Amino acid sequence: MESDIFKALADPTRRSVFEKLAVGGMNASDLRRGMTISQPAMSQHLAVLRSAGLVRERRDGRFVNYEVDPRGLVRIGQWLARYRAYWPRRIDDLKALLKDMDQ
Amino acid sequence: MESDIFKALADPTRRSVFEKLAVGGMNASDLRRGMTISQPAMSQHLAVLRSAGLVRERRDGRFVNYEVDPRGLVRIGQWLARYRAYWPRRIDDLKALLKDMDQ
DNA sequence: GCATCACATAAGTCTATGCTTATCTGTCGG
DNA sequence: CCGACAGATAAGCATAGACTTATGTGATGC
Repeated sequence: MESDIFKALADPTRRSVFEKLAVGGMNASDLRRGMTISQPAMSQHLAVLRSAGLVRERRDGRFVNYEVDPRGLVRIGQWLARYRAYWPRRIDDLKALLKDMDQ
Repeated sequence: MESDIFKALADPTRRSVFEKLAVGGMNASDLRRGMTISQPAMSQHLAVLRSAGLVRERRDGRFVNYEVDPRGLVRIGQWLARYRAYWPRRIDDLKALLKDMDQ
């Protein structure tokens, strides 16, 4: 099931953590900088992202470096691909849809 | 934010409702066929999918016909596109990743 | 008009989840 | 060794979310 992935991304804090990691891998303490979030909370969020396959870790001494795991993104891509029949075929249709969306 | 979309898709019941609608638009009663789910529960799920922009409704007398709203899918596509840097560039890399994923 | 149908909404319950504080594990520098 | 640090885990709490039963709303057919 894709529940774990969508659940993981349903939380805004986790999405911004993921976004930070997309810029570049970093450890949990660095991730906390600029975010009002406790250390255990960050650790728990990272565990959720990891078990959803969105993020992976590389131990480095007493640090743990986190980075985006492409497999999570690919899983979303696969899910999305199942509904490509509903994707606007022509670029003009897509543009019209996007214009319609942001207002 | 994308919270509403990911929250909507985080529920397995809602994902299978969405999947049914992807095959073809239908009303709430038809959607219930084959699913062990009460009428109010279905109504509530459809409301969540609708306010996430994943589904739209067309009234038809006392029936309400639901169908996939492409705008929700496009929103996910836009979110995913932000991380295309992590998408495997070559088809062989993608294949290797997919093979790695399903075991 | 009125019973019925399709669906929405209200209100209550129970579980999941995100947070907290406290504590544990493991690594590093001196 | 040991104190400090990076991070994980435990336990408790408060809110969110998915369900239930009951009821409301509007369209339909007789």
